[in-house]
Amino acid sequence: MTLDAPAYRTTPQREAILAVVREAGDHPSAREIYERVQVRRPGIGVATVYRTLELLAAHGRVLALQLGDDPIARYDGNVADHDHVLCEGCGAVADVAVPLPPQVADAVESATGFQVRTQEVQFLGRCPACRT
Amino acid sequence: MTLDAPAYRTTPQREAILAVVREAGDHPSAREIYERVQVRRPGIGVATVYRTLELLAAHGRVLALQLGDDPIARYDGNVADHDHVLCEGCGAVADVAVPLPPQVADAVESATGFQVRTQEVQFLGRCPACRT
DNA sequence: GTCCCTGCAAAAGTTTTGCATTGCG
DNA sequence: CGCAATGCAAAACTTTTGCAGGGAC
Repeated sequence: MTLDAPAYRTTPQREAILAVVREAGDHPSAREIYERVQVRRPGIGVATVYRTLELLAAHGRVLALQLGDDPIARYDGNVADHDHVLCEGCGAVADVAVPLPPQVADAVESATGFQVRTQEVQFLGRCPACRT
Repeated sequence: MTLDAPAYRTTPQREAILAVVREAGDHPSAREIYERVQVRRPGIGVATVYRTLELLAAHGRVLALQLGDDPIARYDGNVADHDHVLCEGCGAVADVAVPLPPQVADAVESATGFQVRTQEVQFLGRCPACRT
């Protein structure tokens, strides 16, 4: 049993969408992904993009994110464990790895009774260009 | 000069909305706040609720939150510095304080060049009732 | 009287859903 | 061939905006 075999049907649309997310340097929204994928496969529908992103996220091929106060979902092709830094000036987003010590999750568990599976940190500040 | 004087006009609608958010034990959405505030002040409009929540959040009277993958904004009357634990089973949310050591922000700054102003941690797991 | 606030309604934007057709496996 | 996936369009929601009326100061 291979670990990386997709448990879903592979189609040209899905491959194109996954490629777009993986090649994106920023953290594109569904609409941005929809627009970019038109270059590869003109005619692809918005619904397909949304359904595929949900599928890929459920299978851990991409990360679905809500960044800051922005209500729009964003997607990240980097599925390694990492966190995000947001610029309050221009909206830029950078990936950053912040390995919290396991004691932090332990403290949360004993304080709340929740069993913690994972965590994500979001930092808010100003990017180099916006520090004036 | 008092520090806690509101820099905006106090109206019955705004007082009612702030009271609803403060008394809420959960983390209600704008629609839920709209529904709950009808009990106090029937006839209040949705737009007023949205505008007031934005105002209160801008003045630090309430916290605006995006929790997990949920695109809907939620509001928290607890404005003390704290984080959140989300139940992946039932959607329950609990407040929890996780004071990260300042070295963490320093590490992010040197890794990304961003100047970090604040941060929020979200933990994902299962609440006591959903641990089966 | 002036200006801000409110409520209503419409608009804007994101995401979901229904359905006939297509095409992967 | 069977059935899941697609594309289109409409629907469902959340949130924002325009505007006339009303109230606070």
